[in-house]
Amino acid sequence: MPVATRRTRVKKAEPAARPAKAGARPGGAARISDVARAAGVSAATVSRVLNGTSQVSPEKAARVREVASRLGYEPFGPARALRKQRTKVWAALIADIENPFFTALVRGIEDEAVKEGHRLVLCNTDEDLAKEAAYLDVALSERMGGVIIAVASESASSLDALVARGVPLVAVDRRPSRNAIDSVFVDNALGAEQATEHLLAGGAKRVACITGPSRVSTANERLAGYRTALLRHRRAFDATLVRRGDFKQEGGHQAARSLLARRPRPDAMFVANSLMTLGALQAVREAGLRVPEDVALVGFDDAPWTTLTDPPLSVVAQPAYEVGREAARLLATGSKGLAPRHRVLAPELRVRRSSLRSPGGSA
Amino acid sequence: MPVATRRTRVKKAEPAARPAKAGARPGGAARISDVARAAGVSAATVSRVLNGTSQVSPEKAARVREVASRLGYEPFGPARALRKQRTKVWAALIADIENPFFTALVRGIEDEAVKEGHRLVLCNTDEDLAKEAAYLDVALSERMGGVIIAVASESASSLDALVARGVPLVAVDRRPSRNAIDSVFVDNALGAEQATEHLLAGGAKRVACITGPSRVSTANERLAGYRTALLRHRRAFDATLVRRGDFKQEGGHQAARSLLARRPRPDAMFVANSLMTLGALQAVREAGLRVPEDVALVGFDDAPWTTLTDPPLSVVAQPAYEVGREAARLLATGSKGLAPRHRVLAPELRVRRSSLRSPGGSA
DNA sequence: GTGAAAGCGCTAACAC
DNA sequence: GTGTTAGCGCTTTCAC
Repeated sequence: MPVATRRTRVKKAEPAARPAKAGARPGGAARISDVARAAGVSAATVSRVLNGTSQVSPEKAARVREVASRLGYEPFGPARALRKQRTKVWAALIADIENPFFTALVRGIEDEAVKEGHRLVLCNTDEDLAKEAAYLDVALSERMGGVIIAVASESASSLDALVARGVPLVAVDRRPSRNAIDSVFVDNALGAEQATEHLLAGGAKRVACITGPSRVSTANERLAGYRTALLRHRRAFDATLVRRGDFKQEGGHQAARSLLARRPRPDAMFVANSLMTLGALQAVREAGLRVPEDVALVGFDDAPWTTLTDPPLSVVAQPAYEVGREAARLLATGSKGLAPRHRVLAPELRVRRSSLRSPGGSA
Repeated sequence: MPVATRRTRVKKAEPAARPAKAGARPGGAARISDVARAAGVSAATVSRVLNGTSQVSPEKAARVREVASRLGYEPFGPARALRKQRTKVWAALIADIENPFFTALVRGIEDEAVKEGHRLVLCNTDEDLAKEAAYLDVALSERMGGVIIAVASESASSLDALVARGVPLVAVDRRPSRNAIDSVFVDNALGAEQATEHLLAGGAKRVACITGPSRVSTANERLAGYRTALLRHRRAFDATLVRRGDFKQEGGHQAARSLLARRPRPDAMFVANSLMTLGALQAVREAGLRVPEDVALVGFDDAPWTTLTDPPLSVVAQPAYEVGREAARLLATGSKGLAPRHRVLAPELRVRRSSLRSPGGSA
C-alpha cells in the first residue's frame, strides 16, 4: 500500500482518519473537495468562486454555489489560516468586563469591526498580568488579524512578541511602556484636573483622591491631574488624602472607608473610576454621612446608573464608544511601517447633585 | 536530498514564501522545524517534548526546551487545529455585554474554564439574530473546543450545525428550541411569581409587568410567573398592564412611560431585567412620581448599583456566577452521547425600599 | 478559465 | 526512544 509501486510515492494512500468515500463523513462537515467533486470541478475552482479570487465561468460558479450551500459547506478556519498565516478575527483584550467603560468601548470597536468584515472576540484580562499574557499568547498563536488592548500594566512587555510577529496592534485607554504602537487615549489628566477644580471651586477644603493601581497609566494620570488642580489653587498636596484602589467597587469602598476615618475628615472626594465611585458612595452612606453636604463626590466615567443614584453623580464622562471606534479604524487602516499614530480624545465634566454643596457653591 | 532524481516528485522544491535558509524569517515566528534543527532532533521529538505526548530522553528534552524558549517558539494554533480538528479555546456567546447579569455569568464560566486549562473568548450577539449566526459560524469554522450560548432567540436553529459537527455546546439562561443539549437555567417563572406575589401582598391594586421580547424564553417565563401570581390572588390578567421591552435601559424607560400614561395608573411594576428597571425608575422620576409611594417596583437581577439607587431596589437575584460556573463544568465533562443534562438554579427575592409602600405593607 | 500539485506547521502512525 | 513520513483542508502558483 503506502510507498507502493516502487520509486514513486503514492499520494493519498488510505486516508486513515476518514471514510475515504465521498460525501457526508461522521463529523458532518463537508470539505472543499467534497464540494468540488459534487460540482464536477476542482477544489481550486471552488476556492476561486467562494473567495472571488479570479474569474470563473458563470455556470460553474452557480453550480459551485448551489452545491456548497446544499452541502452546508463552511470553510475550515484553521486550514485557511494555516495557508494564509492570518485570521480575519480580531481580539479585544480588556481589563474588566464588568466596568461599563470597557463595555461601551467594546461596542465601539465591534460596530466598526463588523463594518470592516471582521469578527471580534473579547478577552477579559481581569487586571491580571498572567491572564493578559495568556490571552496575548492566544492572539499570537492564532495569528489574530488584529488586537486591541487596554494593558493591565504599563510594564507588560509581552506586546513585543506580537509586534515582532507582525500582528496589527492598537493600544486603548491605557498607555503601554512601548509607545511605538498606534493608540487611542483619553486626556485623563485633564479630566481629573477639571473634576478637582470643580470640587475646589465649590468650596471643598480637603479634597481626597481615590485612584487606581500604580501599574496602570490612567490611574497615575488622573492622580497627576488632581495634583495639578491643587497646585493651581495653591493647596499643598497631602499624601494622606490619597488612596489607591483596584478599580473595582470593593476597592473604592475600602479606600473611602479609610479616608473617612481620617481626621480631619475629607469634605470632598475625586474617585477615578465608576465602579470605585459606587463603592465610595456606599461607604459614605454607611458612615452615616450625606452626599454632598458632608462629602462632595465626583466620579469618573458616565455609567448608565449615574443619574439614578442618590444623589445623582457628578462625573468626568469619557467618550468610551468613540475610543473603541477610533481604535478599530486605526486597526483597519493599518500602520504600514509608518510612524505610530496617536489619538487623544477629550473627557467632559458633567455636574450633578453629588458635588453641589449649595446652590452655586461657596468658599 | 529527498528521493530526488527523476520519476519521483521532488519534495521541498523551492519553498516559495520563505527564505529557505534556517533561522529567523521576516515574520520572526519560529517553526517547530526551526527548533528541531537547532536542537539537533526531529520535529516529532520537539512535539513530543512540548506536548508531553511520550517519553523523550532527559538530555534531549532539556535541549529542546532550552532552544524553544531561546527562539521564542510558539506553536502555531491553526496548524495544530488543522491536525487535531479542534481548538482548546472556548467561546461564550452572550446577548448583551452591557448587562451585569451576563458579565457575572461570564466570570463564572471563565474561572472554571481557566481551571480546565481552556481560554475563553466572548462574543457579544447584541440580541441580534444575524450577529449570533455570524458568531456561531466563527465557532464552527474555527472548531472551537466548546461553546456556551445564551440564545438570542428560541427559534434559532443554527445550533444544529454545531451539534452536527460535534462541537460541545451548553445553553445558558435562555432556552433554545432544541432541547436536546446540556443546559443551565434559572427558574424564571418562580422568580417572577415571587416578585409579583410580594407586590400584591404589599397591597398593590394594579401590578404592571415589563418583560422582554417574545422570542426570548426568559421574557416569556417571567411573564408566565407574573400571571401565576395574579391567578393565585384571583386577579384578572389585564394585557393593558403588560409591556414588552428590549431588555435594555431605553426599552424599560419607554415601556414604563407608556404604562404611566395608562388610566388608572398602575401602582406597582414588576420589571423583568436590571437594565430595564433602571429605565423604569428613570421614567417614574421624570413623571414626578415617587417610588415606592406612587409606584412600587421590583426588578430582576441584582446589579452592583441596586443598593445605591434612590430608593434601593427590590430585585429577584439570579445566581449568575453559578450559572456560568455550572455551564462550564458541563462543558468540561462533556455529554458523551448521554442524555442531555439540565440544571435549574433558584432565584431569590431581595426586598429593599422600592417595593415597601409602608412599614409592613398594607392591603 | 481551469485543474494539478505543492505546501502552510503541526501531530500521529509506523518503522527501527 | 527517535526519526521518517503522510496528511489535516485550504489557497495559490504554474502550466495549459
